[in-house]
Amino acid sequence: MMTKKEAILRAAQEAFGQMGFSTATVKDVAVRADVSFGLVSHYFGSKQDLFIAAGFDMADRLIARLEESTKGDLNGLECIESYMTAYFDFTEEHRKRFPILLRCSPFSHMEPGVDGVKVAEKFSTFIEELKRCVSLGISDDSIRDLPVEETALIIYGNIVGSVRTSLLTPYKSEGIFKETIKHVGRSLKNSPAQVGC
Amino acid sequence: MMTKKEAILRAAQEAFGQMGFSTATVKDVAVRADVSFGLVSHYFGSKQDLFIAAGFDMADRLIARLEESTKGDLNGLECIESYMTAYFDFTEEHRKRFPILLRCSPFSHMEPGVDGVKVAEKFSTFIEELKRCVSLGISDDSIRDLPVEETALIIYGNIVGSVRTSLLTPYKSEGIFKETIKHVGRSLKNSPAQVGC
Amino acid sequence: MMTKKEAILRAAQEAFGQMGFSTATVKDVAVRADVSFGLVSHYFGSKQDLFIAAGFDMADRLIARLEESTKGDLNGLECIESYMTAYFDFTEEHRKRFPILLRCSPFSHMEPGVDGVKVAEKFSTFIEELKRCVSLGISDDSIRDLPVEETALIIYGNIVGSVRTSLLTPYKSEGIFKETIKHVGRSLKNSPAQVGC
Amino acid sequence: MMTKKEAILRAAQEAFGQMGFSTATVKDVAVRADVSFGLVSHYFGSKQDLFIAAGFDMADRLIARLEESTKGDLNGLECIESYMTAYFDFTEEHRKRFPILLRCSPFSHMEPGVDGVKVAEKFSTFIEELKRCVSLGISDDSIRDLPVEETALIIYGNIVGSVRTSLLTPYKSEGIFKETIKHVGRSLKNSPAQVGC
DNA sequence: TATGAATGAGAATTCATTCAT
DNA sequence: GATGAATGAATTCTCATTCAT
Repeated sequence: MMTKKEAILRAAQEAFGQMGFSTATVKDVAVRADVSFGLVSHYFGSKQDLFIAAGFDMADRLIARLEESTKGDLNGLECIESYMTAYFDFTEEHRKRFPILLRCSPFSHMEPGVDGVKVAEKFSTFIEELKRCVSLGISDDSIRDLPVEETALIIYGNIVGSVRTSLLTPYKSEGIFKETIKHVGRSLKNSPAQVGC
Repeated sequence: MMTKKEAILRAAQEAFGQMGFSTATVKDVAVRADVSFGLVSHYFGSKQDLFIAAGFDMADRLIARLEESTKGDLNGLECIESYMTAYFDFTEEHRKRFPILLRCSPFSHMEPGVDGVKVAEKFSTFIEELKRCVSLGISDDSIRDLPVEETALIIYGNIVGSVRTSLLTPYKSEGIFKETIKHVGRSLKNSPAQVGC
Repeated sequence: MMTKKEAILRAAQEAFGQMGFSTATVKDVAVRADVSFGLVSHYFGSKQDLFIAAGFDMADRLIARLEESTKGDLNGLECIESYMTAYFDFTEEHRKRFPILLRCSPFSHMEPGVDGVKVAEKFSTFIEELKRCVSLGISDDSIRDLPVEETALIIYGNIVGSVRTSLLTPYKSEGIFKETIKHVGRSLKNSPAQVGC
Repeated sequence: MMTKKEAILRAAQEAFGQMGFSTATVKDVAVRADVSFGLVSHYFGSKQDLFIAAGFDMADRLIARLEESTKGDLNGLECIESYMTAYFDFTEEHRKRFPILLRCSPFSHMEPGVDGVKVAEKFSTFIEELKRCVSLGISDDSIRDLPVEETALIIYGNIVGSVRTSLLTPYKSEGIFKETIKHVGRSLKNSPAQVGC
């Protein structure tokens, strides 16, 4: 059985994810977790602390998943495809609670009172992992010779852009995840054939 | 000289853009515009109405700019490059007030009480314009044969992803706009040469 | 007619005086003043600011009264008697609201969050005035040769001690004010007669 | 070694003395005593009960000390001097925890929920003892013929006034205790010499 | 004894909105 | 058009108290 502390964390991920930091109330969280609201402060202190705890918990799970996905015997381009696949799978599995990560992210406007520096640090892990893959791909010739930093940021932007489209907009976007992976692949893939032409 | 009404609208774009709908107060807007807070309701009614007015004003300016940028004698791929260039130029020109569009957008979580349907309708213009370019490019062979809907959404996601990276994150991202245009170009560009190989 | 702002100030003096800073609620003040509690913050900001405003208003009135009482053509001892008489009269006239001064005073424990330094500065006026009288009395031989600083503080302590006894305790203390003036007089009075003995 | 119960009592004297009844929390007391907050209620019941216990413990120690100080072979005036000396010595010895007595006293505003009648009864001991000394002094001609009740209350006010000045205010008050004793002595002392004049 | 999880009443504060001037 | 006095709903946070272990 889940402890009440865990229940609060999950409820916070849901509530903040759906309604945002300002709109979701501590009472909302307590009601979802089926505990008294006093218990929320008891365990997590202020609303901001709870928000960070909820966001970082989700980020840590995703980071673990992404690291798992890129550690096999893959070349750089495969690494990136695997990273993207893992990312998209994770969002699908946590549709209800994933949006907390879209909110508690340096790519979103930080809610007032939330420590943006701490969040940016946490998220740099996501970018670093991508940079590693891009560098690897350039070394092993699976990826064109591109600027590593910018490319990693663009790929991350691609991923999050599609996640936003899928989770937040009403636009029909069946298959957007698959197409995004192809889109990135086409853009990065080295074409040694042309040399031979 | 700016009318007070205009001053309020600009102040609202700044305030909502920087602080978000919930956090920015009507008084914040009034102070920035150097008017009494009573005048804000006098002209714009409720806070939600003001938010929509501020967001739509910015959206309309951008739409005009984008339509301008794609109406010359361009092929589909050039159209998209021109669209992206115009989009990025616009964000640079309005760095201070542009973020209202990131907030008042279906790609963001709608703030409570804001009419998401109206916003989604307004923003479909951005996507429709891109779809037009993609279709054109497929017809004129400047763009590969790709699913139009998904591709347009992915490109839009790419654009907004890079704007977010540039405007919101602390990550170093010099030249990300130029790289994003190249990234999209590489991915879309048809390669008839390979046929000839 | 009293303005609502004045009504709030008076209500605050009553409420804080009777119940103390921590115990009196902003709502208590609003109810006594017959205004909405929102108006209290509107005019006075935080509870602490209101407390200081209420205390300083009372202090300023008393200071004016005391300065009035000591400015005639009096010798030092008469000055002190006049000061004490004015002080006691003032407390009698404001029995209901005077206790705010016992609370908002460096001779009391400062309530948390209240700026003790500001309060101590304000109250130094009371002590300075007494020191002036004592010095005068020593010069004009109406008062013994006593240490000025300590004597002034002791007299002030005498005054406030008797006010506390009268306003706060259940002990029967008819005539304590008159006796206190005599008590101080006997202690300070120079006795040149003894020289002649 | 101190028992945990004693530790709680001392911690309560410190915490209530420094922060006041309303501001000090049960948790504050528990932390100072290095026990869990549950143990505080376990031993002392409610917060009010603890406050009274803490105040009365201090009062009882002081009463014992004062009775000790006045029981020798002294005339009335000496009795009072001895009482004052003992009082001041006691406050010096317990600077950290003495302020609880300034708070838990009928000469202060009773905190809400604290039984003012019980406190007034306890404190009447202090006044009764002084009255005894004054009466004695009038009988033995060491003290002028003064109203006993008022004089005792004024002396007590003198004592507490100086303690407040010393413990609470930032005003420089070196030697105020010694001067206070002299001040009271000058005021009370009978001057039979004048008769002879 | 001793702990701390759990509760919920209560307070301060913020702020959109209305409306008289 | 323009101001800001006035209101009160809503939210966060604190904390005494209870109780199971």
